[in-house]
Amino acid sequence: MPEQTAGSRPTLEAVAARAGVSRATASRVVNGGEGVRPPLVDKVRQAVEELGYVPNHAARSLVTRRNGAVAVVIAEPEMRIFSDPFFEQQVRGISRELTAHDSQLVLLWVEGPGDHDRIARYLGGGHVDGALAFSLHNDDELPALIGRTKIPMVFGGRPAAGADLTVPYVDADNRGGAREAVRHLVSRGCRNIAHIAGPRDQTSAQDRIDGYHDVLVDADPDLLCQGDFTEASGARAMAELLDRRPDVDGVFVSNDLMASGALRTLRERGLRVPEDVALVGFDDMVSVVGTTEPALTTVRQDIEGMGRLMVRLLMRLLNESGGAAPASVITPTTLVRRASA
Amino acid sequence: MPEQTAGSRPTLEAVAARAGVSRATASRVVNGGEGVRPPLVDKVRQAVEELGYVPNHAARSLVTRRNGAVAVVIAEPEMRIFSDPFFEQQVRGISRELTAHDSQLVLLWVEGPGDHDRIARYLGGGHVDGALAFSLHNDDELPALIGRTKIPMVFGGRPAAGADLTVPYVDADNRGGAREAVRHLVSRGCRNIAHIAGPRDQTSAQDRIDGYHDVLVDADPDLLCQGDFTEASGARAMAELLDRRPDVDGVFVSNDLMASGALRTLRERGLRVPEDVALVGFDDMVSVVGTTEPALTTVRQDIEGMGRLMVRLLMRLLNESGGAAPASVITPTTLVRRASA
DNA sequence: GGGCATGGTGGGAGCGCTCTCAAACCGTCC
DNA sequence: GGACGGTTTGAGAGCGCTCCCACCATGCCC
Repeated sequence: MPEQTAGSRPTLEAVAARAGVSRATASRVVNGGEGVRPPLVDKVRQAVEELGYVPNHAARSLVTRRNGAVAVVIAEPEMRIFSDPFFEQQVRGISRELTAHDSQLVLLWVEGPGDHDRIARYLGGGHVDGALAFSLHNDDELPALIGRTKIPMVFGGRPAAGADLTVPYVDADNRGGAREAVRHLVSRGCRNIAHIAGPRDQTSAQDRIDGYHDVLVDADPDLLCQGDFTEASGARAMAELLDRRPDVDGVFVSNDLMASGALRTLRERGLRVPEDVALVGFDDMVSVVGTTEPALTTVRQDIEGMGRLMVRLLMRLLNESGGAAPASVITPTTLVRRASA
Repeated sequence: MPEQTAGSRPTLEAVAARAGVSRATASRVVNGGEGVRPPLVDKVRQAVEELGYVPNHAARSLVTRRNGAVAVVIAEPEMRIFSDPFFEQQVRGISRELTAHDSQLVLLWVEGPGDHDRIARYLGGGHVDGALAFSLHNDDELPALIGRTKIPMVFGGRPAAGADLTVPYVDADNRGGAREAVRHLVSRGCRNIAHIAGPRDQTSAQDRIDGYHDVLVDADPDLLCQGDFTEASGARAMAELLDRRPDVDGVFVSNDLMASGALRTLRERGLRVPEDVALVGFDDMVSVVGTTEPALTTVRQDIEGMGRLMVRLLMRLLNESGGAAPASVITPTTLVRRASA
């Protein structure tokens, strides 16, 4: 463990002395200045300025019993997901909102089941005020693990059934977005609308499938094709689909990456988009959406906003510690119409 | 800012009472047990166990003046680099080593120049013991910014000339690795060896160019082609190269991603690798190297190890606060021979 | 057998801050 | 003019921990 970081920094005591007030008053000013008369506020502020005073975090934590830090728990297998712009955006939102709340982001990297003990100890050890985690796979033990530490937490993404339901989460309206996408294809006049789905062990993918079925109750099972959210799987799925049902004229694809793969297959097969086959994606990921030809119609979700929301929910959880757990939030999605459908 | 994280946790006082010793002795045991007789050590350990005691970090920080946290500063434009497996691996290494040192990773996300103030204040505010930053572009102001805060820090990657030279860094032996790659092409009998370079404002790319020139002192300038580390730029550069000098028979590419692009172009032009053109990449990135056809010969650098090294260097810096700054470390690279050269 | 190192232990101060509580102050009203 | 209510202010008590230092057993030597 490291050592002292700098020469002795000025204490509140010093500020108070310089401003000619008591430590208590100085403290009040530093923490907002409520109930202190303006002239004194100014004096203290000036002293702070002159001395370059910065509050000692540890001392403050010690008495307030809060430490102004939130853990973002990332499981090793999901780390690859940093390559996923989705995750990046979410972390960005979290980071921004945390900054706004004067809290810091402590990255907790879970190396695998063998690492669970360490994580639980850390989380339970009162180093952070709360935790943010992502529930990506149904078989993920992480949520349960964190749940056991009894630390306030919020999930990103709806946890699979079976997970602790008292833990609030933030998720996009995957099902509603899917419905809107499919309805859009219907309204365009598409008759045989297929769905290229994401991995079924992810609730988001499953919800999108459900949304598809909400609109197309009796859809031919042949029109449902499985992908794994990668571009290649989208291309493959599209080919499969075309082989099974050459008459498909509309496809709702579970994410943009797969949609771009599907687009590639369609192009290779000489099919026009949207004339022969209309395509709707999901995510509205700039890196994909901006580059496809034709531009991709897709369902947008505010990923960064979801990240921010996770933090807000956690903060609420922390501040109303006694009260009931805040409700989860489902953020709306919007259909962004471009050229592909 | 958040609130108390759990019900009152046991204090050292409680542990001491239960073990029938003084708080001082309990503290000694918790911190290693030096100079405490075995029977007492056992008693205290047992009390810790039974009570589920976890030291209060804030209280400890308050007196030790260390806070067991290290900032990893990531500039917004570089964040995209999380999609770069390079960065991911480096952060992984950092995370692991930090864990080994009982320190936590505080992620500091710099949103742009407007954010510099906040970062400087945070870094200077004694919240973390030190900082780790990446110096990726010559024009990056971040290193200078952190430097001004006088906080102990270590760079990942050699900073551009002009940066604070007293700050130690960890970098791969880019120049040496490049030399080895080019020499390998020479020994294979290649006569016209080209280089597809990375962005010149990155020292790593420049160093690789220099290594190329070390071996091929009088290389035809036409044999040097500029890329930007993306797959597409590699493909484009290879095409350009082929147009300018159809007689190239060997290419050293500044990273694997560009090499895979170059490979694509070569395939499209009907050229055999390595028979017609031999190819050597840089990085040994699994995701690329494993998928190319033929398998890519490349220069490996131990990226995760570099991350760990950054942490070790920082720890040394922190522990020998008085002494001279530790020297920077250049980690060796190794040529991994596969099929492409 | 008393003096003296030696290593083990406990007492207690204090890290820098917040927060309670009582004192001091002000203006107002009877 | 004094009592009273309300607002500011300051004194002081900790928060939980580490670490200095005095203390106390030992064991050893002369």
